[in-house]
Amino acid sequence: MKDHNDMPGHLARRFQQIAVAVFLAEVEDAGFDLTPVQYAALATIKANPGLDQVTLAGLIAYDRTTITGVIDRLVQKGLAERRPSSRDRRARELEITDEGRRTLRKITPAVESAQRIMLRGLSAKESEELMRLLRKAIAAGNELSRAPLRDAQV
Amino acid sequence: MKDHNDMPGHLARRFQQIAVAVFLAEVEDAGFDLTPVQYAALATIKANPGLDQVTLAGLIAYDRTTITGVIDRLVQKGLAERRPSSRDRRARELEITDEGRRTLRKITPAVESAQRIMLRGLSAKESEELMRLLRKAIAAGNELSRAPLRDAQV
DNA sequence: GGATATTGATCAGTATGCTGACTATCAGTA
DNA sequence: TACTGATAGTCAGCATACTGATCAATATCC
Repeated sequence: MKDHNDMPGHLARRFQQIAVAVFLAEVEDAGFDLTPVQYAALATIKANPGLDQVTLAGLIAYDRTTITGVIDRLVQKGLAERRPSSRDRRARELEITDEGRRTLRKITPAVESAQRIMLRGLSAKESEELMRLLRKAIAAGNELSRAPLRDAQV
Repeated sequence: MKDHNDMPGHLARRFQQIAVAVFLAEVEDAGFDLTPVQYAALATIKANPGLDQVTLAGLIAYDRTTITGVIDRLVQKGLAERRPSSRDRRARELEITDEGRRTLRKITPAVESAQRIMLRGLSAKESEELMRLLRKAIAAGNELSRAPLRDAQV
């Protein structure tokens, strides 16, 4: 391991750093103020209306303690709602608001543009291969983080 | 872009999340308390004795405002020293301590083991390919983050 | 030489992400 | 039913990361 360029951990950090910067820049250019994490949460709430926070966390592999703050900010921005569940008084049901739906719709081009930009050094084939390898490595390491990906239990 | 598994940004976050978790677990198992960022900083200080904080930041692509805290903690743990530069009174020269050198030496197996574990789902060839693609994507996006990688200017 | 611009370091503020602890609630069982 | 264990959510505390600002010192240009 001569230098950090041979270390997958360093490369992971670096790629993520660039991915976040590109995402924020594209989204801001489009006139919005939403972080990658907030975007993923909002999109997942929209796709799974009424889900609780733990389920949301599992679907996008966040730690449950991180989710609290993320949702606080989505609620504060008027993009999502958090209300007590009727079935389980411990849980909160999450819903997207009309404003959240509007934001998601308008922000999508910027998000997709960001995904292209962060791969701009790679050909289409290389991009596919990178994503395939990342998915494979992630699948094998899923249980190694405190916040593994979980299927929605229906 | 059907779901987040098609988004390189999401995969980047996920892979990094696992990489950090694996690193911390391996290092803790070895009896040490050092984060990936602290390790990279310490190794780079050792390889470039007397460098200043901005140069260090450039070599490992950290934001300069992040470096301050990282070094605070390395100094507090007795692994590095920060002293005023004689050539430039704005700058601080960084040195590794004997304790830091000892720690680096003893921690290396855990760090290398972590790099293997985070790639355990991939063959050797796939691992090489993943790193190649990450390096390529990173090189093309280097200037897109606030903390690009910089060569040491000698 | 002196005004100007740049640079090294830090700071306040904000947002992830984690550990570990805690409360309230629920589920299963003796 | 009472006890036990698990679960949903939150909180305090800590460590990255970033934005934007400030201060001191150095470089540059006229």
